[in-house]
Formats: sequence, structure tokens, C-alpha cells
Amino acid sequence: MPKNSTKKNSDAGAAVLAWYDVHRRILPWRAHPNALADPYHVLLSEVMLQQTVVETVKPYYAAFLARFPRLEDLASASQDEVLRLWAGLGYYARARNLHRAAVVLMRDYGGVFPDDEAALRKLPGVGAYTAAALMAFAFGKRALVMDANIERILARFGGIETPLPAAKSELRAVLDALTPAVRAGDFAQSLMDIGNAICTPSRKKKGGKKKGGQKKGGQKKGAVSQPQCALCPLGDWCVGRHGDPASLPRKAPKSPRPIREGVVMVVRDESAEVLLVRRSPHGLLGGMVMFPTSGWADGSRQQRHYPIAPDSLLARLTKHPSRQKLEAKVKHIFTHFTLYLEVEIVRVQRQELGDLDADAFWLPWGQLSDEALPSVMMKVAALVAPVLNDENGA
DNA sequence: TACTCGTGGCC
DNA sequence: TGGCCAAGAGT
Repeated sequence: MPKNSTKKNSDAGAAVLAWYDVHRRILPWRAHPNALADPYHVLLSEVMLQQTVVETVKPYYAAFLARFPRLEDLASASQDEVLRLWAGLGYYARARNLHRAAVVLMRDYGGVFPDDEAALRKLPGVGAYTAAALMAFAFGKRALVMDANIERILARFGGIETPLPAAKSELRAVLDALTPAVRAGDFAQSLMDIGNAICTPSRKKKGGKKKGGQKKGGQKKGAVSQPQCALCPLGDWCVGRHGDPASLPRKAPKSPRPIREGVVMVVRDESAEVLLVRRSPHGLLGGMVMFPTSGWADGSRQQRHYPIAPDSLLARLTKHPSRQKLEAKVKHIFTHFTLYLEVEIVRVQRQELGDLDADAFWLPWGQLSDEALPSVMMKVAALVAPVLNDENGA
């Protein structure tokens, strides 16, 4: 039951909704105020928006809707086609799970989204946030929609000093007290807009305290570096505003990001096709297409050795006389490690390689962009392109 | 609970 | 330049 019983909470909730009616962002997947959105559009956009900024999502969302206008179109596609459209967006398990969710919805629900948070929560890739978003945005139900924006607002609003992620249950209680009985979807999206434009994350400055005369709230394209409390509809109701809002929410310290290293080979045959390998469907870059690469080993050792299976294709390529090692390496930063890849070009006659594994295939160099290549491999392609484009001539 | 899992933008 | 951050979910 809503615990939105105090005057402070009901007044604050009403102020958030009133702010939304004037200042809300217009977004392709968003319904008008007081209206419901198509649940398929909500699912598609919310999955894409997981850990991803709005401006990055927009072109992908448009491309998906153009290719898969309805849930059944997505469900009947191949996973590889979904991954190809998703390439570059990152967190590829989202694409695999989205596709699986579409299949489950067609198979088990006749293509009709269940109006049931627990049932939604069981769909692949649908967690607490996305299930609540579907309930609120597509079904008009009162649900507790809590993303990183809303967590930040709640921590400041409630003056919650417990560090994340331990603070989540506390924050959820604050949200439950604040969420109105009607227009819960507009309320949540209002908070996300406020979190994006007003109650922004603090950009910490190194060294000591900043001095008095700062630049005034010159709001650039993206987020502002400090919260703009004077613009916030939560106003004086916010506990954090009376202290140091930028210091909230507190966060547990992060573990350092290790360095890994490996070697990748761009193998070109006599007809200017290159060799590609599809990764296994789980784990890092699961289901995506790569140039043949060694394992990516911890690079902290003095004597590096990239894990290359003795009888593997890569081991054979390592002995090929035409190997050309490029000067520049590819650097790519993943969430939890930094990767340095040595890049080699190997020019072969296709018959030299013998039989290939089922996950390997040849592709004309010019058709790379049609494949599900992750960004790290696009960097490799860009590094090699000046050389291969010359050779492939005309 | 604490990892794993991409990518791009910002200061 | 490098660390932080983003409409989180799975294990």
C-alpha cells in the first residue's frame, strides 16, 4: 500500500508531476502525460537504456523499430540479426535476452505482455527496474521505478548517508513514501528528467575545496557538474539541499581496473576476404564476431604469454611467414579491464589453412560493417584499413 | 554480496 | 589523461 501519507510527500509528489507537465523531455519511446505507452516500445527502449545514455540509444531504437515494428517481428528474427543491429551498443547479453524475451512472450503469452510485475520480472533481461517501468509506463500501475538517477535524487532528498549499493532498501522506502497513487509513470520519468538536468551527479574536483567564484550554471549539452537545486521542484523538502547534496549518494569504493593483453590477426586471403570467428554465445561479447584472437591474459607479468592453444588456427597463423606486425596497438577499455591488442596482418592462400572450425568463416573485406562486430574489433579494422584498402586496390 | 558485462562523453 | 558516469541484469 502506498505510504504516501504525509503532507510533505504528497506535496512533493505533486510538485514533481507539475514540473513534468512543463519541463519533460520529448523522447521517441515516451507517451504523452497521463497516457500509456506501447509495452513493446517500453521494453525495447528500457533494455537499450540500461547503463546507456539517451543520445546513444536514439538511433538504435529507431533502427530496431524500423526493422522489427512489432514484437512478433523481433521474435521471429535470428539472434545473429539482432546482434548485428545491436553492434556497437555494448552489453550484448541485453540483445540476446531481449530476443529471448520476445520469443517467450510470443510462445507463452500469445504476444500479449502480462499486466503482472512478477511475471514480467521472469522475462530474460527484465529485472526490478525494467519490470517496474513496464508496469508504470505501459500499464499505468503504481510501481516503484528506481534507476541510478532516482537513487541519487532519493539519497539527497532523504539525506541517506548509507553507501550504495547497501542503501537500496532504504532508498526504496523513501521512494514508496514519495510515489503518488496515480501517474506513477509520469512521476518516475519526471524524476529521471530531474536527475538528468537538475539533480546531476557531482563531478569531483581533485585537490581541495573549490573557491567561491565559480562559473554560473552554464548548462552545457550534457549534464551539469553540480546539482542545480534552485531549479528543483523538490525545493526545501529535500534534506540534502540543506547540507552538501553533491556528496550524496555515497558509494562503496571500486576495485582497480586490471590490464589485459593479447594479439589479434587479420587474415587476408588471395581474393581479399578476411577470416572471422563467431564467439560462443555466452560471456564476454557472446555471439559477436571477431578477428581471430588469442586469449586476453593478465598483462601484469614480466614475460607475457598470450594463451594460444597449441594446435589452434591461431597457432598455425603464428608460424606463417607473411605475418606483419603493426606498430600501433589497439587500446580498448571495458568496464572491468583495459585491453591492449597487438595487431598482425597475415596474407595466406586459403588452402593453406586447411579445414576451419564451424565458428569461422570468410567475408569480403568490404562487408565487415554488415557483421556483428563489437567496437574493439572495429578499432582493429580501422587500424588495418589503410593497408588492406591499398592492397585490395580499386 | 560482489563480480561480470561495452561503450562514449565529460571534466 | 584517467576516472567517473550512464533509464541494470545475471550469476
